[in-house]
Amino acid sequence: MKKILITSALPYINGIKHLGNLIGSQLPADVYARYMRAKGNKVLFICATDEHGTPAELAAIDKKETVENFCENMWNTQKKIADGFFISFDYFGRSSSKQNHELTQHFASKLWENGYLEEVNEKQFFSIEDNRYLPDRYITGTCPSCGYEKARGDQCENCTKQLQPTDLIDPSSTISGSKKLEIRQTKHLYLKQSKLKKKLNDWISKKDNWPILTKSIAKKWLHDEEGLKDRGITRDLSWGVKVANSGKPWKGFENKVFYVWFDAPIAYIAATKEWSEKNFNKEWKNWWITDQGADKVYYVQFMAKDNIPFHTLSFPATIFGSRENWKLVDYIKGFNWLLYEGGKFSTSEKRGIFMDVALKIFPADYWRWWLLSNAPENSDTNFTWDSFQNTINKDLADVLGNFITRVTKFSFAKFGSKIPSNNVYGDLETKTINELDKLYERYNNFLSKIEIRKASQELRNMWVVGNEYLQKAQPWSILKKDEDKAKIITRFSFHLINLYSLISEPFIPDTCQKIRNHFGLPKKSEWPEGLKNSFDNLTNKNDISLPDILFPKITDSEKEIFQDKYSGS
RNA sequence: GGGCGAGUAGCUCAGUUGGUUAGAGCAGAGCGCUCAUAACGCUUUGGUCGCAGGUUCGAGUCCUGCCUCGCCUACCA
Repeated sequence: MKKILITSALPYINGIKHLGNLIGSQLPADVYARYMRAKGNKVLFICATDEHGTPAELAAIDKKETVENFCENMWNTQKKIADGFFISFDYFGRSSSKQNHELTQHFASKLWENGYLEEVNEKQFFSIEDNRYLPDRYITGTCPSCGYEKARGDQCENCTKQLQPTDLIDPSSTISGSKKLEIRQTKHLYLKQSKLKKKLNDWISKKDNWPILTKSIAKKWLHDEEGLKDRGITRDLSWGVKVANSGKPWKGFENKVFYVWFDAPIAYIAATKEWSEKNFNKEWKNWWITDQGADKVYYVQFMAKDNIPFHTLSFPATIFGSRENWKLVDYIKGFNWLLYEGGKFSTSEKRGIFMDVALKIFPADYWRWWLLSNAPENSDTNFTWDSFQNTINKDLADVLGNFITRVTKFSFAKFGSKIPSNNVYGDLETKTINELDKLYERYNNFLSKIEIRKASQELRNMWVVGNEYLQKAQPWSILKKDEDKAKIITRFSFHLINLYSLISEPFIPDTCQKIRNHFGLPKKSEWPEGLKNSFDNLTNKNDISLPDILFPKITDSEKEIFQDKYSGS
């Protein structure tokens, strides 16, 4: 038994996330967590909302709520939606928790003590009408390079040129449109990542097995141009973790908070602490402090590619700089983007499928299956309604669902509501198990390496074996001359269904549970150690009820309606 | 501009350290079955492996150049 710590990137609080966010971290993390748990490992799966920063404040203003209330409500919403997708978090915390405030301040104090922070004076735009400092991207103006009138302060979207906000001609606040902007002098704390460059490089260089995507992004940032840059970790905002040193306000930083990117990763630790305190245990240290047991923990992070620099560099720099025994990540699984019908998901243009809508129109397992079997592991992946309809109807409805229906209806009609007890299996059953065992080994191998797409293919191949078996065994014609043999075939088919309901659980947990309920199978699911010895683990008491169709097909007209409805404004 | 990745069947992709006739799923065609959500099974048609050179007994795989596409480039999280 191993101890496995799993975190999925913190979803930002400013709204409901879309399918791309889901497949970029929470969903694959959930597959891994479920698999590792089923294998008998001790798993701790942690996530939290990322609540600080300008977008959160603006979203609250937009909803005419206080930012505290807004975050509270949105945390509830996001939690509920994650539950709706059967994401099996052990704890879903908040980056605004008391624990995170304390830990963030703790880390900052240590970094200061060890000389990894410095105070830097800089100039920043302040909007008088908005009464706030504006991040670069919240300033709009004319691009000095191409003349595009809606260039942002960080970059011109039209000509892709990198900009400073002061480069813009006729700048205005993106928030209010106000042109009453002034440049003010302000002071910020910088994390001196550059001093830790060698340490980070040595650490990353040893991670031979990390995905190319993860390593190449980290290396790029380390070695690009002048190398790893220092990074401002405070902001002129009110909502966030107050800048403090050893519990006392930091002189000159009374009206500032830490930058979300500083406090968000620390929230992995803080959320574990929340979990610990809610459960009245002190276990969080066993997961996070290496000389208190965490050295035996295998820690895996899941995230989309935008998050990779912060998890490979900034957060490890924070940990290294603290000179304390915090657990570092062992493996980072990064994902590319999910596209929607060839373009980007867009919150503002209402383009694409958002998690709440998704749950309203199709069951969670439909989405889980499509997203996981098409996970953007090697490149950006395109969601299309055609593909979704085709994949669900074929894989879930035809291959798996229909297999279950044909076995169940046959058995129910011929032998009543009990699974036949005859279990003297012959050559065909042996061959079938051997065939499945080969696929199963591959399946397990892919799951342990977190190769989600490939794992899903092997799982599907195992479903196909069920149909192949039935076709060869033909219980419907055997029944006419040898009822006993027909019962054996039927029982073996139920055995396969039982098997499927165990091993498919990481991908389609809801359906697996439904299957087990209908066929009187025990709730507790154990991951078979190999299939050759598990010919039959059904009891003679299994009472079946006829399930409704497990996977109703997606019709052409449904597809067309949704295609049209979510194509954007 | 720089960096990374990709280009393989109509579509989506797999191809381990270079090794016989390049694979899967979907889509197409034919046959079979009738338990089943007109579902399933079997067979089968599709490929100058982006282009041009090179190394090698042998290249989808290695090297060079080129073309096309995607992503990243630090204040969006």
